[in-house]
Parts: sequence; structure tokens; C-alpha cells
Amino acid sequence: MAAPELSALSEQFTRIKELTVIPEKGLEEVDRVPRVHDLQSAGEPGPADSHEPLQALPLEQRLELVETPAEGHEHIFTLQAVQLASGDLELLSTGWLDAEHVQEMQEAEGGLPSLLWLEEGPQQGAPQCVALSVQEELSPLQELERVQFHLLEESLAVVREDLQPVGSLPESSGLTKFEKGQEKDQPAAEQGGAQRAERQFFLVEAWPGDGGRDEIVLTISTLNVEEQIEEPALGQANIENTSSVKKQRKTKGTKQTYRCDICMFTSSRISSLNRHMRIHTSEKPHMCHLCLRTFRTVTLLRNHINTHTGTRPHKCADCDMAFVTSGELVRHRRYKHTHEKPFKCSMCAYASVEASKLKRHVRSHTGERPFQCLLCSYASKDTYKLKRHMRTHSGEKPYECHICHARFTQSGTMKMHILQKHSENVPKYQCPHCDTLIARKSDLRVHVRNLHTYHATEIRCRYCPAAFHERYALVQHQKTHKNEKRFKCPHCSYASKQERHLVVHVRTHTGEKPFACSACPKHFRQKTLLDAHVKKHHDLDISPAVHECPVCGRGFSSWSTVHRHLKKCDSAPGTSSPSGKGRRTRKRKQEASRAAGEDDATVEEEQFQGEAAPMDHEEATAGSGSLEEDLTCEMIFNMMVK
DNA sequence: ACATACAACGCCCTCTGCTGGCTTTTG
DNA sequence: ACAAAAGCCAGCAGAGGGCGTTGTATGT
Repeated sequence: MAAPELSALSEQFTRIKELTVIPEKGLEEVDRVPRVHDLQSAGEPGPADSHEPLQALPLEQRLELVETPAEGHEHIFTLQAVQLASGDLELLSTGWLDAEHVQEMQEAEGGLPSLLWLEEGPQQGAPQCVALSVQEELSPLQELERVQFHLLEESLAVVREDLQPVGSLPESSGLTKFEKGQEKDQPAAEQGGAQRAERQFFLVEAWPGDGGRDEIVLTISTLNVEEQIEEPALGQANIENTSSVKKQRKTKGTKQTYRCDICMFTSSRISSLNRHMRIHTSEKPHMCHLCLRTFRTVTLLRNHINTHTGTRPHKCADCDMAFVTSGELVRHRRYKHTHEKPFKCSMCAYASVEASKLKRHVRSHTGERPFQCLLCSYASKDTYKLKRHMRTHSGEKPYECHICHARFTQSGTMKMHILQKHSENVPKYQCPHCDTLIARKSDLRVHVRNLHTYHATEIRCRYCPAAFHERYALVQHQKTHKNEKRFKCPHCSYASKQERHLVVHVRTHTGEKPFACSACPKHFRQKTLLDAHVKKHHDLDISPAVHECPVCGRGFSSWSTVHRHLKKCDSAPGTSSPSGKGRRTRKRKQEASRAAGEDDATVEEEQFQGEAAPMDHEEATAGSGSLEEDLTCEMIFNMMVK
């Protein structure tokens, strides 16, 4: 076989097979064949001098070279030299390496050596070899560009002495492969069964693949051999184990069970057991030529390659979806079309399409959190949540708003951001208990929780004895007190909405004037009045405004003074103040009231109800003019207009 | 060898809901 | 001006849906 170019790797598959069970049928036959140590004793190179090539033998002789060690010698390896002829590959020689030789090599080389066979085959010049390292990996067959590497078991083992290959071998099968049906037809009891102990050995084989492919099959096997104990009285029980392959035969004619030594697997068929045994090796002989991943089976490789090529042969009849495997299609149909959910939770009504989903769901009942964060105490119920959580440590914000480029840790957060900040028709959530509209559902829930939750203990109104169990009702109730004149004067009928107004008012009864001017002996009931006084009489920076009497033209500092003057002026009617003056004055008063801490409502209230705290003359002249004064002026103005 | 069914794990997504900081409104 | 209340907002986690992929068992 010509060495394939790397570029042609996709054309070549190299398989590595488990050794199949050697039938006991061949046991007697192999006793005839020469043994390695016999060959060695005859001066022929053998595995003992392992760097010497095995003698090349014609193909027709190869079976006879498959030999068993002499009694007392324990096999470690079966080694086969192969010829790599063009387009074909032949088994040329095999030989046993027994424990004695290994021990010698260990002593000589300080460990198990690498073994190498190089020899000329019957076809001159054809390259041929098997290279094997017993401790590390299998070295490639020479002349092949690629061979799978696999660890060999390091454990030295003993071999069953009676394990032997079959007498005839199909070219595509291993030397020691069972013949079809053999495993069932040959009860071990018929094989004679000396007592056997648990033993182990390795077997290496290489041969061309089948199916016309450019394929090399390389078999590396570890055989565990359990010695049989003959129980003639029961007429049964010839048990044969191969590496982990344990074949149990109870009685002749009863169904046989083949049990895996490594796991609980059992099968009624040896072929199934042999196939199963592959899962206990790391062998993945099928390599994807696109990404170099390897797989155990051709089917897996094919599915994998389909993921590269996008080939999706399984199409859904009800939608446009298509899948690589039939299983995916079935699952998809359950999710999207049939809604069949076979996995049902025993603790709630949850059911799922997949078992893994039920398993995940059950953790919400059990509280199990198998995925622990290494950086904090958080643990999650599934891997994704842990991965998402890790962003809180890394600061990673993988999601970016395409409009404002703000970044977010979760896609849902970004989605909400875009909806609330960059969308035109932002949805609002109506509170079912009141008129409140809230942008987010979760915030509406907070609103309901805070304002509409029933409280066992009553919440009392700040202004009256009313009490409520719901905060919203309390707030609404308290708003009804807003326009109430709750603060009533004990001396008269005066009432105000704000307590501070009542305080000022009561001073009119008590005569208290707590605000003293620092520049003159005057005292005032309100700070605002004091400020106005200081501004008018003691602030040199302020030039007093001149207001002319419309009757006599005399100048005054304020309209209120003009008003008072008009009362005395003989030529009162017929004069006029500037248009809109009354409104502007009112406005000024409102501003002054605001400066004094009164709200507009209070001003208006005092305007129209005439219940303002009464001012004495000096207060009236100190300020910017009272409402009464302004109204009088306006009345005068109106009279003049008429 | 091949197809098929099924299992298992992983990844990513959406929806949901809570939390706490920030901002605005209200008193 | 201030504090409290209420809404806004991003961060974060819980739960579950759906699909991708690989592995195993089994029948033909």
C-alpha cells in the first residue's frame, strides 16, 4: 500500500479493534505449532532479542506461527510483522513474547523496551514492520502516514495458556476472531477445562480493512483470562473470560449470558459484548478530516461530518426544520408538534420531553445545587446558571445595545433596556387596584405589594382617627385632608391648612411680634414683614419705586400708600392706575407670600375668603401692600374707568 | 456494517421575578 | 431644604424550552 498523503487522509480510515475471543476450538491445534522459544532455541530471532526482526514467513504459514508459549511461559504480547504491499497488507509473522523475555529485557534495559520488527517480506522491497512500545503508545506502522496512537495497558499480565486463534481467518478479520456462531455452539465444558486463573496479555494485530476502503485495521487487545474450573458433576460451567470479556455459560442448551467485567453490561451475544467492550478503551479510530476529532464508530463520524457540511437528512414534515439524526427530529416533533412529554415529575405537574430536563427540574424540589462557584459561595442547579453567574466575577457584559451601545450581562436585561429606552410604544402595566400605570411588570408587583397588600395591623391617618389595612387607601384618604383647613384658631373663626399660618394668625391675638429690626426699634409678627421693612428703610442699595397718585400726581413708595392717600385725596374718583396693575400686584403678593413660606393655595384662600391674618398699619406699610389694599385700588381703578 | 432508538450532556435562549441603587415626586 | 415615597432601571438568579452533539444498545 502506498503511503497516503496527508491530504488524502479523508480517504483513509484506520481502525483499531478489540481482540475477539479466541475460541477454544483452536486450542488443540495450536499445540502443534512451534513456539517462540522453540524458534529462538533454533537460532531464529524472536521477541527476546527484540531489536532483531522476526523472520519473515510466507502468508500461508502465518497461522502456524500463531503459537502458544510453552508451559510455564506466560505470554505478554502477540506481535505480528506485516508486509505493507501495495493495495494490500499481509500478516507475515506472529510471535509470542513471554514473561521470561520481558523480565530479561527489563533487567537489561531497565524497563519494558520498545519492540520493533523490520524484515523483508516475500515481496522484495515491500516495506513491512510493526513498531510497538509496550509502555507508552503504539508507534505507527512504517510507511503509513498516520496510525492511531493508543495507550497500552502497562500491567504485566499472564496469559491463559489455552487461548488460541481459530484455524482459518477471513482476510478482513482478526487472527483470533470467532467464527460465526461459534460462541454459542461451543460450550466451554466441551473444551475440556483445566483449572484457570485470572490472567492477562496483549495482542497486536494489523490487517487490511474491508469494504474496498483504503483502510488498515489495527487490533490491540488486552485479554483477561479467567481459568476455568471444571465441574463435571454439574456438567457445566466452562467460563471463559477475555479482557473484560467474560462469557458465562450455565448449562448446555440454556441461554448464555456474556457479562462485562468492567461494568454491569450483559448480553446474550458475544458479538454484542465484544462491541460493548470498545467503550472501555480510549480507541477512537475514526478521524474527522476537517477538524481531526476522532470517534469510536463510523456512524458517529458520519454524523459529526454532517455537522460540518450542514447535511441534515431528517426533515420535519410539519415545519422547515431538519436534523442530522432521527433522534433530533423525534425530539423536535415532541417539542413543537406533538407536545408529548414522557417524563413526568412525581412531585408536581411538571412533565418534560427529555429526561435531563426532568432531572434538572427535580433539583428545584430537592434544592440540590451541584455546580459550585469557585470564587464565592454561590452554587447553581445547572451549568449554564453557574456560567452566567461567573460574569458577575469577570465583569463580562456580552450584550450590547445597538442603539446606545450600553452593555449588559444578560440578553434579557438588554432587551428590556431597548424596549423601555428606545421603543416608541412602551407598554404600561395597569394596576388592577388603582389607576397607576407602571412600565415594568415586576415594578407593578412591587407597587401592589407595597400599596395594596392587606396589613393585619391598622395604619392610622396622620390627620384624623381613620385607620386602614391597606397603604394605598391610607394615602388616598390622607389626600382628602390636603385642602382641609384643619388648623383652627381658638380665639376666632380663623382656620388654615397649614399650622404655620395659624401660628402667625394667633400672634394677632396675643400681640406677639418676635421679629425685631436690628436698625430701629420696630418689631414684626412675620419674618417676611421684617425683611420688607429692612429692605425699604435700611437697605441703601435699593432705590424706592415712585408711584404717582392718579388724582394729584403726588409720588409714593407703594401703591398701598397711594391707595391710602386716595382715601384722603379730595379729587379721588376719575383717576386711574396702570392697566392690569391689580393683577400684577396680586402676583407680587403671591411671590411675597411664597417668600414667607405660604403656598399659592393659601394666598388664594386668603384672597377669596378674606381670612388672612389681619395686619396692623405698620405691617401694611412695611410690606408690598395687602390684598385688601390691592382690591381697594382695583375697585378705585374700576370706578375711575367707569 | 448499518440504521435506529434512546440516553446523556451541554449550550444557549427566553421568560420571569426579586433586589437594590438611582431619580423623581410629594409632603 | 429635606425626607419619605414611589417609580425607573440594571443586575442577577430561577425555571424551563429547544436544539446540538456524542455515546450506547439493538435489530437487521
